[in-house]
Amino acid sequence: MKYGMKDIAKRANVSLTTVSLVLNNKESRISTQKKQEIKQIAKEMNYQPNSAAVLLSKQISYNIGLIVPDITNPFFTELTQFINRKLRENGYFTLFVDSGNSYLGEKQAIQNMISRGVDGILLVPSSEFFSADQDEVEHLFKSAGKPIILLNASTDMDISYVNFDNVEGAMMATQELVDHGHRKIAFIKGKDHLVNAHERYQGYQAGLRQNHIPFDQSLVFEGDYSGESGYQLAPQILKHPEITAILSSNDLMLFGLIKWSKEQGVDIFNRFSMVGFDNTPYTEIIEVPLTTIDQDADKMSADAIKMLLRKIKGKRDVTRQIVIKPKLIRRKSVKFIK
Amino acid sequence: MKYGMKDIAKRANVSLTTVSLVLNNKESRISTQKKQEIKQIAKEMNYQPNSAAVLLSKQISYNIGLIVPDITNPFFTELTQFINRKLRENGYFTLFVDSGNSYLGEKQAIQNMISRGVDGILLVPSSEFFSADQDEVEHLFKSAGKPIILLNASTDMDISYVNFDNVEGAMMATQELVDHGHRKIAFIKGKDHLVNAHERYQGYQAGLRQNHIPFDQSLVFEGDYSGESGYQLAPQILKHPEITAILSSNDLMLFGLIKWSKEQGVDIFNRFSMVGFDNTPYTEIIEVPLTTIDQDADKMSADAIKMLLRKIKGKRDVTRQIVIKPKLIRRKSVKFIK
DNA sequence: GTCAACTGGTAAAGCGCTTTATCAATTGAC
DNA sequence: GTCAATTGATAAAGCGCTTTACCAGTTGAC
Repeated sequence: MKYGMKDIAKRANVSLTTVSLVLNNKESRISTQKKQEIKQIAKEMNYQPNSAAVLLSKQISYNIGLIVPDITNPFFTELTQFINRKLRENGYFTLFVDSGNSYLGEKQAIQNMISRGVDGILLVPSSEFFSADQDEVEHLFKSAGKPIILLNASTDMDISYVNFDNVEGAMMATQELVDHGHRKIAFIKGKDHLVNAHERYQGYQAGLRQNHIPFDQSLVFEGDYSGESGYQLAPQILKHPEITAILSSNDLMLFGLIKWSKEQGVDIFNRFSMVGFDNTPYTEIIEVPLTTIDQDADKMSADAIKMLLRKIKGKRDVTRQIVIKPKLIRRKSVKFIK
Repeated sequence: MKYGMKDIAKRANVSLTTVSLVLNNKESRISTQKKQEIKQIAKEMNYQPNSAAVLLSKQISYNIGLIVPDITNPFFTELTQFINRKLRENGYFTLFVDSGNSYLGEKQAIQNMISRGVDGILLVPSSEFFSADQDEVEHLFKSAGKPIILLNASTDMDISYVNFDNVEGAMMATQELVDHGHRKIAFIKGKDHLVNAHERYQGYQAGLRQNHIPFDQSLVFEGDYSGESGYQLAPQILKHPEITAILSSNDLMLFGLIKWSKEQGVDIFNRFSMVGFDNTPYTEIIEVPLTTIDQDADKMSADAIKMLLRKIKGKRDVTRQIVIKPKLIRRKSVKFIK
């Protein structure tokens, strides 16, 4: 049986108001005697407030929405777990949704969440997000009426975000490869409209340029950040005998490539030097541990949460951007060219 | 700006009731003319119903809670993604929470969700769940007032669940190892109160017994299903020269072991035959692809969802249990003993 | 012309809680 | 003894929507 305030009030012989006041620890002149009593009864009856009703009257839910393109990507998994925990520490509850890497999914999630009364939203946008009509997106955000922050992405729109310096990251990765004598460096890119993917691509090109290595279009391959796409790309890449190193826009696509190689019996680690992106946990357990670009997801998340909570608390911050420097994690997958 | 039904009613010069009736496609005698008009206006005003209000009056939320011990475990990640998608296909929205592998987390999540008006809950219990006071658990479930189904777990309590046949799975795994000549088979177990973990342990013992191999307590090591615990256990296991094969209660702990070995430069794949549990995606990309027990998470989830939705729809099903047969996936990590 | 049946629509109560304005009883200052 | 201030508690309105009961006007059968 589910009890409400009314039941408690009846049992304690007081009014509904009194119960509400007491259970919410409101400033009031209820005698401590009654306070004790009411709290006691509430506990006994295992009272749980009906959030819908609370939300309806308070207009505050202590709920935050989190939208992620693909929970299966370990980078997002870690991020999700961290945010969940961090938010709980701050007294918030996380509504999580996997957008299925589609703008439609994101839009529905946002509308759903808003209509469920979240106080704010953390959005890790999919690649589709950036190819959506910009006016529509801005309208969606405005009409939400609650703060929405982009995570792991940048934008020209009037939206707050926290992101990594992807250009820098990709340049570092490229440099590392060049420093080991590689010149024919393949690049596995993500979809171009995903700003992060694009930036990494630019970083790769910049890295080449600063070493006076000519950019070669035939060495770049396009995936969609999924492991599956790396798997699909594998045969094409392997067809190029001149390639000695691979830089991938994320670890996951490299994993796909590795999976294909395992199946085909090709010794990919011997054939290529490789650098990934994201410093995903599994980089450490594969055959030769992967050199990768680390993006401190915890720091990014913490910053974003701080920013969001400030906005929720009504500090009328202007739109803000935070950009975090990535780190190169050297492991064993980059070798000097033979 | 956020508009409500009242605004629409005003604009359309009709009553609130009419708007509600129309927008919910209720059987009513509103002229098609007005229907059109109202829908049109609603669209223009970008109307989104306030779920809290709807929930409050309808008492149905089309929300399902999903609680998982550790989203970082790829087995749960896949499960979560699948459930999210499947539920959305059925018109439901998923409230997801990572319980942090603790009973407290689960309890809070359940209460939170109930108070948020979910229509039902899917719970993948942590190991702590089973060491909690049984009366309290039953009380928690009863007082929720909504159906809760256990996923990936069994119990004697009067609670519905869908689970795998863990004994069977562990027996198959053990048999596979024995068939390759192994007799000194280490077992990495999970916490005993986690029923699944216990069952796998029993399966291991049964597998040994049916091959007349004496059970040796010194060959069993206890972790907690996390990668980290496998990592911790590694040095102890490596100290046993007689061990030729390892059966782990899940893939993740094996990954931890592998990580440690990589760091220490020991060639673990050469030293041991290994079998995991869960058929996690990363089993395919590690140095030597892992033989493992596959548990069809999609099937389990689909069954659980079907069961839950039936209960929600008010079919007064009795408590039901579903047990799914696991499969052995042969890859390369089991070799004949030298 | 009358009355029943239908048509198109609305008023009002209720969902469970918060919050403000108000009330009755007591206290204390003079 | 009077009046203002204080104390302890409550009534009632409101949050945005659903739903039931009801109403006024029109038709049509006889």
